[in-house]
Amino acid sequence: MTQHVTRPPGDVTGPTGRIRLLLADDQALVRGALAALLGLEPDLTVVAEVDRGDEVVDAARRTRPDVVLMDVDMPGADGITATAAVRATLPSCRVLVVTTFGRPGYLQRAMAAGASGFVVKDTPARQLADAVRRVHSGLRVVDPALAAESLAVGASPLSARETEVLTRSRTGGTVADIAAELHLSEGTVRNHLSAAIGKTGARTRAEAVRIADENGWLLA
Amino acid sequence: MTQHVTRPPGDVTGPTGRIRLLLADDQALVRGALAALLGLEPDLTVVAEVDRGDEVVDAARRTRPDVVLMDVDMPGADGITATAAVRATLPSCRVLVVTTFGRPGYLQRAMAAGASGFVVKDTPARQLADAVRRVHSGLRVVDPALAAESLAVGASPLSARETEVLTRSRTGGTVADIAAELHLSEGTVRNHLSAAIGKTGARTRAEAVRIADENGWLLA
DNA sequence: ACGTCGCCATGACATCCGTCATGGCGACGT
DNA sequence: ACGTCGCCATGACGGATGTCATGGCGACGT
Repeated sequence: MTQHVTRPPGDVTGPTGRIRLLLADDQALVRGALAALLGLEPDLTVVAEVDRGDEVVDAARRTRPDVVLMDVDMPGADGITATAAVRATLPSCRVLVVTTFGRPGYLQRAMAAGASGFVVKDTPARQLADAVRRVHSGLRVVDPALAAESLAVGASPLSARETEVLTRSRTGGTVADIAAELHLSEGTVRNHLSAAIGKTGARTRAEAVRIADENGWLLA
Repeated sequence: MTQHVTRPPGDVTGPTGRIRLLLADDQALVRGALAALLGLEPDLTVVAEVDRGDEVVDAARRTRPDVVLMDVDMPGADGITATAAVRATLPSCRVLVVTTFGRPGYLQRAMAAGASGFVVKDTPARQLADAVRRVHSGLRVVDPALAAESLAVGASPLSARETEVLTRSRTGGTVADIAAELHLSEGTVRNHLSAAIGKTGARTRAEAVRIADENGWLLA
């Protein structure tokens, strides 16, 4: 009896009016849980799920979703590049990035890649469906606090080489290791590291790595 | 049967037969999503949710759950210590740890703290309800692959001081910083770090931090 | 054409770091 | 009582690291 949900008029049988969703997240449990959560909404329907970044475009081409819920940390390809790929091949498909870490650099790069929204997994569950609806209707959805922090931090001050060198040093390798990987002189590597340390305001290489990582300035 | 549960065999109305759940996870979105997922099961009911480790015991004392779904990474207190606290105050309450990272040390410490199960968020969503039921019935639920890796890696070879020093160096501070924080001599800190580097098989301090972190040997 | 900037490189210097030997202290198990 | 082990400390040594000055190269905008 109560199953008769009040739905926009004109839609009696088919899923015509439903917003079609694609979930991209590498953790099967949260993916399934999000599907269950969003499946409770009468105007939403999950049409596909993937666990790798490089499978998003294929799945989207097959199932034609209206909105993609995109995680950032995924194998195959990170959510930022996957977002760019989706926007390039399916311009009518919106992307809502849902990520664990509210790194300012993630937000900046996601919006630059064409995402329509950016929410962190700290947000209340009931707001997610509304965020999906707003994104689908053409609006942009951005966490206000994160947007402010993103503006305050600004873009990455690191050059391409500096970020690359700093990213490699994340695994704990020595200068000689990095120089060998990048086919550079050891002195050059030390110079780039010194510049990165100065720009980040750090006093150690490890500290520079941490700061850059927290700001989302490092690559995958 | 050893179970002295005095429950009416054919109850149809009240929630008497339902397994009462408490969700502990700092990410509101996945918490709500898990609640939606588990709420679909007719024999499960979520009676409380918390987002901090130091609120689990209070909530459990009020709502008397049968099973606690416990995340590891939480503010206030990590899931391991929260598990120990729950087991100490409410022995009849089982704990199922649900974590993002399948670190061997996490599994070992969780089981030592009295957890009845340990699953990673990579597992399929449909298996979660079964895991809850098994834990509730007194069985242990452990990811087989993770259990094997945990046995292969073994316990942490680091002493208490070594793990403490290594944990502090995670933020990228210098030897002088760590020595000041711990009221130690710089030489002593270097000795502990050297020992930690040797035991982990690393060749750098940063590498030792990474290895120990991946194995779950570091503190919160 | 010129200045600016990023990138690569070299060399030198002060400092920090990792290693080792050595010794003292207390806790623990046999 | 003795040996073992963890913990703290000191001192010394070689190597790694961070900083700086200097220079050359190509791309870019004015």
